[in-house]
Amino acid sequence: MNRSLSSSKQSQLLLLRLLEPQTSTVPSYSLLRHLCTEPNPPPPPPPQDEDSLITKAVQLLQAPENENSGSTQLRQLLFSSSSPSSPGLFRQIARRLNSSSQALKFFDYIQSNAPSQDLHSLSSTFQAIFELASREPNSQEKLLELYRTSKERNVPLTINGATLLVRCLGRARMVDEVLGVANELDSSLKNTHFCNVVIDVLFRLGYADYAHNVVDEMLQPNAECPPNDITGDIVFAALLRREWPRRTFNDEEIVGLVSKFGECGVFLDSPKLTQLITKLCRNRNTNRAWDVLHHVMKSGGAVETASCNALLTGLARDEDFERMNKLTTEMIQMDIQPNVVTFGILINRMCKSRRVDEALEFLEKMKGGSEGVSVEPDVIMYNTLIDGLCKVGRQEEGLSLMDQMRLNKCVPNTVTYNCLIDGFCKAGEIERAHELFDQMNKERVFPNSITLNTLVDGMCRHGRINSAVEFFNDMQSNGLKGNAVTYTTVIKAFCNVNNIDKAMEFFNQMLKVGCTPDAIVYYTLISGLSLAGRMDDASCVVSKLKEAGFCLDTVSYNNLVSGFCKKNKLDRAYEMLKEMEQAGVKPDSFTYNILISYLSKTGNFKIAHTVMRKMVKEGIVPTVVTYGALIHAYCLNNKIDKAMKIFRDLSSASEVAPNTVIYNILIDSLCKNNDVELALSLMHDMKCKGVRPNITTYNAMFKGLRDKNLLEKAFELMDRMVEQACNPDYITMEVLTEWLSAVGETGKLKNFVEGYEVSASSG
DNA sequence: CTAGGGTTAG
Repeated sequence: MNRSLSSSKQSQLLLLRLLEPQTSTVPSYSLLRHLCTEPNPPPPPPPQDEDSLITKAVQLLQAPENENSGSTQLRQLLFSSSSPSSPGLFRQIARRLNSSSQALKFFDYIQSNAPSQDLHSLSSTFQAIFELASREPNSQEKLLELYRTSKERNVPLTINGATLLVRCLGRARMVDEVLGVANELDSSLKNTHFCNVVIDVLFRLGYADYAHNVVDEMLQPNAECPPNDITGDIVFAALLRREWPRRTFNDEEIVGLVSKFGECGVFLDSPKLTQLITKLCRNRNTNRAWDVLHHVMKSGGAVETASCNALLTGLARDEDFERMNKLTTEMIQMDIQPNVVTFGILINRMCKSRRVDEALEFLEKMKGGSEGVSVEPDVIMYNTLIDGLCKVGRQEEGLSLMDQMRLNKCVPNTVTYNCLIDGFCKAGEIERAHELFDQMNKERVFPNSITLNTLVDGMCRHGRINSAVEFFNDMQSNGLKGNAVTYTTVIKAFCNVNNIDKAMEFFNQMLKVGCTPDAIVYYTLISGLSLAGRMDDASCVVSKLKEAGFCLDTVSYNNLVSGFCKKNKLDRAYEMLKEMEQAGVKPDSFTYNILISYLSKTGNFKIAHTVMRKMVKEGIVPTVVTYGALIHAYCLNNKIDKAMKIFRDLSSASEVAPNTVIYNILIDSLCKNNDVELALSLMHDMKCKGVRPNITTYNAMFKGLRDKNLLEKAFELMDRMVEQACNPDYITMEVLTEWLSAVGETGKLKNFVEGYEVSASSG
């Protein structure tokens, strides 16, 4: 008997512990574990004689027919003056009852029978009812119902009851009720734990503003519920979440909160600090990131390497070498060990700034431990350096570095090969690139789409479109699929050689194999088709682009406007302009220059000038290209005086300086109109103004001089060409060969050509 | 750490 009693008592105690609301974990609220670290204080254990009273009362209440025989006993037990009474007595009885409904009956019994209506006692009894209900099936509905009941009966909530309700209401997504509980709860009862739960629930429901209000209150000086570490955890975890359904927090708000929390002695933990710095740097707020990190450093918060690395990444992107150095020095001073990532960031920055030799030196120092810490370079670091070497045309050294990395037990991976393949492709050494490709396959380092695109692009850029296509097909049958970039590269290459049919064929192929085109694929085709004058096809692609849900951008509209102009379809061009306006795509200087060029070339100088005024009104300043278009058009329309007037006006005004193209237009035009003298004076003008002639300038001059047979002047220019290392093209050679042979000056021609051979071998 | 693609005008 004794034994069974004590064992039942043990199990009761165990049960009671399990039933404590703070220890019941709810799986959907992972933070609860955190929240439980500071629960509301548990009630003190009841005195021994009270315990038996509670047991007795529970027995009476649970007896099946207690109504008549038990009620007298019960009344005596609970309300006689000889009974011990403690404020938690009724709650403890209620807690041990079988169900919330039974407990509610008990509550009613007390409310109608107790001689004195002690509100606090009633509240705490109702808390027990909430606790029971929270562990029963359909707890949400029951709790909501009980909450309403408590309001009807004017029973104030206890702090634990309110906490329980807020969680439950949160799970039921009932924001108004959550706020109701928070407002209703007596403010003297509120504590930090309760506020944390409210904030957590509000954030989870997406009501960041409401949560923010609660946080603000907590951050007031002398607040009743000052924030603790858990508050910080909840708030910053929520603020740093990637996307917000209702609103996003801007960096300033977050940084403001960080410093306010800091004043209360609450700091972000290390991962969150790193996350915040990364976010700030990504938003180009490196200054603020710098301040945040240094603020934490100064206030004695913990700063780990990862946070410094995050800031270094931002500084590296800004090319802020000064602060990069400062930060690394600080790290060493503060005993924050740089790691392989830290050095990787530094080396990457040096390589990107084409300071590869410094980066290589740094690698050696790093290995030797003279940078404060000895760190073994990893594959990423070697790849960074190999890429750096390749990007400055030192791919052979990149290759040697790959050998060296092998010696250091670092295995090259796909990225290593991709960097080298790109290096050799850019250098035009396509064969070597292919060899590397074969080598990687042999080593079972598998190529990826970057490898494919690099090689395809390399071949296309070096005029080997057919090989590129063949390679692409081979890869596809080997299971390496092309992506939108691969197709863009090939389509572009075919457009460049004016093979529009092939370009379209690849576009159709990509649709067929299920590779979804992105906007750039469409833009590429529109550009290619417009340039080729295939405006019907271009319009067809535009429709497809729109069907796919993309929009045209300014560049594409410009291509189309230009295409329609070239086909003399001014109405279609204007249609495009109208569409641009409707779509809110702003015309830029290209748009206006295209129009001005077309209008003036077709003799519509008046309208061209109207467009130019509109351009200025829209805040786009006419450039040298705009004036070039007008000058060109006046020349084409045999109004060289007008063209020369614009040129002189330009020369006297300082904003727009004539460039080589302007001079070329005029020189070409003057030569063709038998005014070689004026053309020559323009050549002289160029020399004075420091505008370099190019092969087009010389070709125009040679033709003009040939027509007037001005040999001496031609020889002068030939010498200047050699001097300036301006290479002749086939036009130059054709004109000079014909002319100089006819006048018996082949020797001069020979010297001219040899001049280049000499300067080529010596340079 | 690697490619990334369409840039239109005289």
